[in-house]
Formats: sequence, C-alpha cells, structure tokens
Amino acid sequence: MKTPPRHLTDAQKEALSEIRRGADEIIQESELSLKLQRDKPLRVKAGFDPTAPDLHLGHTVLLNKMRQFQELGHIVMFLIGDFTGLIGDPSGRNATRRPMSPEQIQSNAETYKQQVFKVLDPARTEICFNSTWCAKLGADGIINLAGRYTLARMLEREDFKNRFHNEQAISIHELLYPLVQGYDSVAMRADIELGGTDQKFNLLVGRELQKESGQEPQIVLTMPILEGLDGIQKMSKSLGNYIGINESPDQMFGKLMSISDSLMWRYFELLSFRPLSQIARFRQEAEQGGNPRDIKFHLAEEITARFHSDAAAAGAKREFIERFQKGALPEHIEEKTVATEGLALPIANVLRAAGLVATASDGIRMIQQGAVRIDGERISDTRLRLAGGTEHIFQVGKRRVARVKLI
RNA sequence: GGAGGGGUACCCAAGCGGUCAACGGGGGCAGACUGUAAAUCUGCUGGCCAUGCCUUCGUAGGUUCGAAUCCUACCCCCUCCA
Repeated sequence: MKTPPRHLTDAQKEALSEIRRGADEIIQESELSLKLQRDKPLRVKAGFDPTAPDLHLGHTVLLNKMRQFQELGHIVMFLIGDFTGLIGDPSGRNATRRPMSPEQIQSNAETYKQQVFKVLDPARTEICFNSTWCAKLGADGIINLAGRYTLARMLEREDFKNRFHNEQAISIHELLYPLVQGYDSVAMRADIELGGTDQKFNLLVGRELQKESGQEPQIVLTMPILEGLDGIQKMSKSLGNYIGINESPDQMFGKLMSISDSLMWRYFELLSFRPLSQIARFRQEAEQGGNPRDIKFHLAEEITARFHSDAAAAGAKREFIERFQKGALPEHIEEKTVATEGLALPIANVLRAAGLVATASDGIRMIQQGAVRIDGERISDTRLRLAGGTEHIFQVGKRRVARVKLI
C-alpha cells in the first residue's frame, strides 16, 4: 500500500484510511489522494442492476462504503441501470441473459428506493436512471460508442475470454454492456465509481472512456463479495444463505448468531461500523479465551439495530438468550388452526397442515428422529392421531414452533 | 457433413433384465455433544387416505411375467475429424 503524499492534511489522511477499509482494490490510490486534496465534494457513482428487488447484507457492503463517502462529505449517485438492465449484465455468467421488461425494471427500481435509505443518507444521495442519457444516444450514438473500443480489449475480460475460448455464445449486445456502463461515468462526470470485485473490468472501461472524452478518469474502488451464512459461497438469495435487510429482528439476530466464528470476523470487517481498533480488541479478547459467542452478540446487536432499532435489537437478544440458552419457548408463537372435520388426524398430517413440515412423509421422518414435541414432550409414535377440540404447542426441531388449534 | 461419448433424485455420480424408491460422495434436515460456532458421532434426505398403495432414472412408444437396465423414434449436451 502506498503512503499518501506528505501534503495531505490530517483530516484527509484520516479520510483516506477510512476509504481503504475493507476495500479490495483502489485504482489509482495516488489519484484518489489528489482528488481528496482539493477538498471538494466528490461525485461517487455506484450502479445497481435492477433485477434484485430484495436487498440482503451482501448488497450492504457496497452501500456501507457509499454511506461512508457521504459521511466524509461527498455526494453519492445511486445509479439504477434501467437502460443497461435491458441488456443484462453478463458478468460472472456463462450464458446470455434475457432482457427484462421495462415495467418490471421500473417496479424493481421502486423497491430499491424503498430499501437503500436504511443505509444511505437521503440528503446526500442522488438517484439516477441511466435511461435518462442512454435513451438519447440513438443508434448513431451507440455505434459511435462501439467505435471507441476494440474486440481485443473486450476479450481481456475473463468471462468473455473464457466463453470465446470455449466457443460459447457471446451476443453482440453483451459487449455493449461495459461500454454503456462506462458511458454512464462520462455522462455523470463521476470522480469515483464503486462496485464489487466482479465489476472491475466494467469499472475500468469507465476510466478509459472518460480519458477519451477529456475527463479526469474516475477512481475505481472495488469491494469484496460477502460470503453467505455458510461462509463459503457468496451471499445470494438463490442459494438461500442470506440475511435480508427486511427480515424480522429475531430472524436477523438468530442468523447472525449462527455464523461460524471465523466468518464473524469477516462480517465485522465488512458490515460493522465499529472502529478497526475496537474490532482488534475483540479479537484479542477471543484469543485470550473470551467466549466468541459474546463477541458475536455485539455484531448481531449492531446489525439488527441498524435495520430496526436499538430497542428491537435488545429485544431480539433477550429472546435469543431465553430461547436458546434457557430453552424457553419464543415470546410470540404463531397460531394455526387445523380443521379435523370430525376425524382424528394422524400427527404427520397435523404437522403438515400447520406448516411445520413440508410433507406428511417428512413429518413421519421427523418423529422417527425424535425432533417432534407436543407441549414440550417428545413424541415417538408416528401413528398417533389427534382429535378436534384441542390446542397444543407443537415443535419440530429447535426452530420450528406453532400453537396448533384443532377444530 | 463424418466418427464416437453421454443425459439417473437438490448437485456430482454408480447401476446396465428381477433382491432398485435406486450404491457412494456433496449439500440439506434431525438427534447427541455444544456457544443455534467449529469439529466429531448417529440417523434421515420421492409421495400418499401408510405396515399397504402410487409416481420417479431425457421424451414418446415397444419387447417381456417383469425394464433405469433390451429395441425403435425423437429431443438435448459433449469430444474428435472435415
């Protein structure tokens, strides 16, 4: 890592080290120093593909970095790629993506707006849509843009290279994606663009196009991709290893407590706003025999509080301790009513009707494995039948509970 | 255009006429131990009106008492040659 030039003020040096935190790469850091020295608010761009309407903690890694820029006095331009969404970002894919309908893009964009201000400061955020300038380009504009880059340079990109090499399809419009994204930087006069490490190539195209247009090239800052709850694969909705920012405090807290100890440090690094010095102290504490669980509590509380409230986080912690350390039932138990229609229902069917297991067969397996309790008592008879007119608390495993009323 | 290889449950991958609801591994779920951590051990991982019945092995037919396994057609993937 380069040492900042001597003539940065202390505040600027401080800002630079904040910006570095968690970042995977900064291209070029020396240029960033120059920009910071001018003491003018920087225009910070980050683009979002309008396909994912439900944000999870993985997305917030980038949002957190954006917020940090806001706190340092800069302006964040939250770019919704509604035009590029028509192309579909080929990054990390090995197949061509089908374009989305304009209606769908619009509705997803609205959802974004609702969610991002849980992290970003609305007063320092400009929301932009790249259709604003891209739609005006027209066919001649696109051709002109395409004329500024070469196939050879496009093939520098890893996935294009691989697909080309493997003789897999690369549609012409996919080549336009990085170009249009780069053109956005020109149109927005971005000083710096943030993105995940998988976006590096696209972000660099922005630099090239800005240079060609006579602009000072943007700084490229890439953030690591957050691992999901399993600690191995990236956090994503389709893999099911995510924590959504709209999840309930109890769910959020519980999921954070279930991550492995090693992953906890990664989350501290990328998700916590705590000063690095404090995190270092936590680490020391753990090394000296402190229970990592108690340190994890700090993480779970901080994150839960960010998306809900301090009170909600404290409540979630209390609930967690009651439930999993003392084995109590949760405070709020979902109520389910199951109609027996006058017959005594097999237990497996009751479990299925209450939504505690997916299928009756699954219910039977759960009973056989000793996972099912009625009013706290373990059940072993898979052929047990339950008549109407009763109400019991059913548990399947540690996490699934419901109060089931049989009528 | 020619030659060959392959499509099996969430994923990988055996099976090649009956004992196959289908070996093994991964992932997942549950139990034990714990700190809802890791590691470890154990069990489960098609469905149902449930000790029986029904549906699964690319798709559609056929042979057979009986097929994931044999035959025919079709669809899709891969490798090599031109």
